[in-house]
Amino acid sequence: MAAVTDEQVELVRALICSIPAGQVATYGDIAAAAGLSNARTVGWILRVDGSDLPWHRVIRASGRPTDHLRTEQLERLRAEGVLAVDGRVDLAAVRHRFPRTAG
DNA sequence: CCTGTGACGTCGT
DNA sequence: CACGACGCCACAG
Repeated sequence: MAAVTDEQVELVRALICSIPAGQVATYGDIAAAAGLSNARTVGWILRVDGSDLPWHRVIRASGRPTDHLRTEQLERLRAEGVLAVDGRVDLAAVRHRFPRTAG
């Protein structure tokens, strides 16, 4: 019995795939949009099955990518037009808002 | 069952 | 803004 059903995982995956190029979303937003309570779960899904997802569009709430992916993240984002100042992204400008699935 | 770890977030200093 | 500490959920040993 998994606390997180496959639907949640699929939903998170779908949301991440729904992030348009040039924009990014935070773990918390994805988690909230998927109905999850903790952002860690989003990171968990990515680590388990995020190889097929545009994880580079998923960043922290601070606008900074993860340390081990810092280079990759910024590199990929830069290719999409998402410039990062001092390793930080302007969430106020590139933050993507998810459509409310539950009315 | 308990402990350790992690692609996170928020509060206090 | 940077650093430290706690809370949160899920998985592995």
